Formats: sequence, structure tokens, C-alpha cells
Amino acid sequence: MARILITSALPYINGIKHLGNLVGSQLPADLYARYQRQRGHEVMFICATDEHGTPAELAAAKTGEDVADYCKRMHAEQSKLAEGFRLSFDHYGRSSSQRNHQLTQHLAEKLAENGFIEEVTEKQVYSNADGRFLPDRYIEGTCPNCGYDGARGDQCENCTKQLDPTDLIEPRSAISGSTDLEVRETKHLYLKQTALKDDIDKWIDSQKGWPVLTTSIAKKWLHDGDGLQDRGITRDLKWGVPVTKGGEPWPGMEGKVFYVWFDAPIEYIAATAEWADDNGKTDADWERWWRTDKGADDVRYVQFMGKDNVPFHTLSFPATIMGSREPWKLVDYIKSFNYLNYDGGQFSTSKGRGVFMDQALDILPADYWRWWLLSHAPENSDSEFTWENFQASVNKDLADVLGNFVSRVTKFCRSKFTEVVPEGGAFGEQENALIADLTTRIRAYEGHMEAMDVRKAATELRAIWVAGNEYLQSAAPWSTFKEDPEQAAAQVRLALNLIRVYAVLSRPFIPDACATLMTAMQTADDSWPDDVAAALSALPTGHAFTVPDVTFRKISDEEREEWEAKFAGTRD
RNA sequence: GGCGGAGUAGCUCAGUUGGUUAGAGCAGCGGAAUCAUAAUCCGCGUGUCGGGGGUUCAAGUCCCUCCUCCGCUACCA
Repeated sequence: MARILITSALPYINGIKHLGNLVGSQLPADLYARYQRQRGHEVMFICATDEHGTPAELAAAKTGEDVADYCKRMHAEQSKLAEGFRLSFDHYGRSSSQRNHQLTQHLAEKLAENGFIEEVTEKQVYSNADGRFLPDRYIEGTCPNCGYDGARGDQCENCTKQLDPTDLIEPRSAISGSTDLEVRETKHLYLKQTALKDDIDKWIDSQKGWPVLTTSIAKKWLHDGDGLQDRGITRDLKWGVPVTKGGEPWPGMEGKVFYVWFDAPIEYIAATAEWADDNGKTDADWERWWRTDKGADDVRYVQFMGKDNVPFHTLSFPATIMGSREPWKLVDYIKSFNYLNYDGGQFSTSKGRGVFMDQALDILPADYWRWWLLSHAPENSDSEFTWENFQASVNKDLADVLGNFVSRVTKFCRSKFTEVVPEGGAFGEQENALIADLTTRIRAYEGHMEAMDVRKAATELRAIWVAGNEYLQSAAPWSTFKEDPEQAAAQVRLALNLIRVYAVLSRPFIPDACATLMTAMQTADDSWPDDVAAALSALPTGHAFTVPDVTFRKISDEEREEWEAKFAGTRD
């Protein structure tokens, strides 16, 4: 039995996530976690909300809430949605937890002790009206290059020229619109990534089989231009992890907090500690996942994320870990995803474009979304959600191929025999051929799941469902029943057993439907079909079952059109 | 501008280190079956593999060049 640590990129606290966010990290991570658990491995699946930073402060200000209250409320909401999508986190933490405060502060001190922290004095724009420093993107003004009046302090969206906030003509705060801005000096801590560049480079080089997307992004940051740069890890904000040293404010950094990207990945570790705290466990219980000196040596650590997160997970976070000179577990495999687009454009949280997690669950059960999203996961390139494709895929795969298989088998048995696995007859050539075919396919499915080839796994699973229909079609128990009821009984017996096997195999993708099928088959035997022939006689002659309700209903054209129209604009 | 990804059948996409007549699902057409959610199964694809040039006995697969789309570009996270 292996031990597998799985983390999904932390969703930002600022609002409900859309389906693109979901499919880029949490959902495939859940698929993998569920699969590995089913195969008998010990899994720790961690996620958390990423709660610090300017956007959280601004979102709270907008609703008039205290930022801590806002985050608490949004965390509860995101937790509820995670449950709704059946994301099987062992712990869904919060980056604002005390555990994360302590660990973040601890690691910063270690980095300083080891000479990887540097104090840098820099100039930044301060808004008197807002009473805060403004990140470059929160300053707007007229572009000196093209004259566009909506240029941001980091770049002009119109002419794409990179800017410095001081380049802007008539700069104003993007928050309040105030032009009462001034440049002030401020000191920040920098993580000396330059000093760790070679170590990181070597580490990346030593990784085998990582997705091209992951390594190409890492390499680019390492080698492009002047190479990897040092990075500021503190900010002039109130909401965040206070910058401390030895429990006291860090001299010269009073009133500052760590940069959200510094503390967010550390929350992977802290959230595991939160898990221990919440479940009456000891420090040793979580440390055995994270400390290679305390039992984490044999842990395989896999991270899931969208491509925008890759630099932080391949460079900054490893730099933090390596620079601490403490034996924390480094990631073993980074599975990254491209973007899911929405009907010809991008999903956008800020613009409210696309389908959001809460809306999705309002209109259909989680399994529909899980199946479509996973079977169309943007692994090799960006992929696209359209309502037409969604309707066609879900109706065909789930309702027609899988759902109808269950329906035709159980109803046929009920009408010709009873709601009991029928006895008589024996497996022959056709059955053996099916078993051989399924064995090949199930082994391939296992390989794809192990390799986190999500789309390929979905394709293979679907083929496994199709194999059942093919068998039924050629065995034709409705015909054999007329001449040889015993043979029909054997055929139906196999088909009924196939339902249980499907419920076991499909559970990582569509857990709710599989639970329903297990209930209908009145079995708790969820053993993996290592031996397909044996698995197809798990439900013995005389075993009672019930005919389930329609497993997956179809999406009608009217519904599709309604949803298409409803989600054509932007939310709120 | 720089960097990265992508451009393969009407649609969504597979195509390992270059190697037999370029594949799958959906849609479409024809047929079989009638147990089933009008659900299934079988058969049917001559597509300039974005354009052009090159390397090679052989290129969707390598090199050059051009075009288009997307992302990133380090103080949003």
C-alpha cells in the first residue's frame, strides 16, 4: 500500500468559482484521490481557501463586512459547494488559520537564518484617499504610449506596452478613482530566489515524466531574460499573516503582512495540521505526510493546478522549502491544466461570464458536471464548453450508454424472471470473450488513472460501458429466452453483475450514481475487479436486487435552449 | 516585443522516440434488433493533418519561414 499526498490549488476566497476553475484543479485531484483510495492506498487529499490579499479586502469592503467575517462566510459557501460536487477532501482548510500563520512565520525566519531573505527599499504608490498602498494593477491612467485612458499601472491593455505606475498620465486609484496619490518609500522582504536558482533548476531537471506544460513554464521562468528573479514576499496590507520574528514584529516590517503567494502554498502543509487538530490527531499524524525525517519518505506527493499556478509551485514554493533547510516534503509530480473556455470566450470571475459552481448544481446533479468536465479536461490544450456539446455528451454517455444499460438489464430480468439474480445455464464462448475484452480495458483504465490521463481514462471507461451493450446485443437474452431460458438466465446473471462492476469502476467519476447503483443491486461489495471473471460472479444466484429509477435523465432541447439563454450574459 | 501552447473529418478531440492504406466519440446516411430512458448494436470517412520551403528511403510527427487563435510576461491571485 502506497501513501499518496494530493493537493489541489487553493481557490481564491473572492467569490464563487466557475467550472473552469473546478476542472483545472479540484475536480481532477478528486478523481485521482478517489481512485487511489479505492485501490487501497492511504490518501491525504488537501485543499483550502486562499484568503489573503488585496482582492479579499476589496470584496469585503464592497459588502461592508469585516474582511475576516467575509472570508469566514465565503469559506462556508465554498465548502458547501465542494460538498455539492462531492469533492472528497480529507480537509478543506483556510489559509488564514493559526496553523498557517505559525508555519508561514516559522519558514520566513528559517529562510532569514539561512541567508535567503533580503530587505529591499522600494518606491510604491500610496493613495491618501484609500489609506493604502496600491498594487500596480490598481492604478489607472492614460497610457503614455497610445493615449488609452484605461491603462493600468502594470500594462496598457490597449497597446500591451508594459508600464510602470509612474509612467501613467493623470494616474488615479482604481479603487476610489482618487487622484490624490503619492510615491512613498516602503521596505519589503525579498526571497532570494536567485541564490536557489541552480538548486531549483537541477531539481526540475531531475523530474521525469512531468507534463510539458509544467516543465516548459518552469524553465521559462528560470532561464528567460535575466533568469529567475528575487521576489518580494511582504505587502503593506492589514489582512494577512503578520511579519514577525521570534513572536515579535519583524524589525522594520511593523504592520506588514506576508504576500499571499508566500503563505498560500504553505497552507497545504498547515491545512494538514488543521486536519489533525480537527480530528483529534497528534502532530506526528500530520508530520508523517510532510516531514521526510518523520515518516514522509515514502509519500508520493502530487499537486493539481491550472497553468497560471505553475510558476509558484515549481519555483517560489520549492524555493521556500529548499531555503528553509528543513526536511519538508517536496512535490513529486505536478499535474497542470490548460483553460476551459466558455462558448467562444473565456470563463471570467470578474466579468461573471460562464457557469458558476452554485448555478451548475442548481440545474443538474454533480455527476453530470463531473462527467462532462473530466471527460473534456483541458489537458493538452485549452478546451471549450458549449451547451450543445454538454447536452450531447451527457445524454449519450450517461443516459444512453450507461443508464440505459442498467435499465434494460434490470427490467428484462424482472419481467422474465424475478428481481433476483437468476440461476441456470453457464458461461460460454461469448462470455469468455467479454471477460477477456473487459480485462484488457480495465487494465488500460487503471493505467490511465494511475498516469492521471483524465480524458483517456474517461474514454476507456466509456468503452467499458459500451462493451456491456455490445455483449447484450449479440447475446440477445430476449431471443435466447424463447428457446433456452437457462442460457438467458446465465446471460442476465452476467449482465446484472456487470452493473456492480460498473458502479465500482465509475465511482471516481460519478460517485452519486454509483452509490445509487450499489443500493439498487443491494450489495456493499465494492471490491476492485482485479479478476474480472470472479468479479462477474460476485452477485450469486438468488441475490435480490431492485430496479433503480432512471439513473440519468436526459437533457431536453428546451432545457438546453433555456440554459443557453440564461447563461448568455453575465451574472448579476 | 519576448516566451509558451495550439491550428488534424461538420463538431469535440487522439495521434508514443519520424515508418504499413491518418484514428475515436458525436452529428449524418444505411441496416439489424425490439430487453430498454425512441434507449442499443453493426456498416459507411478521398480530411490540401494552417500555408510555403527543407532534411530523409520515409514527416501530422524533425528544421526554417509565414499566417491565425490563446495564454503568460514576475506588485491580481
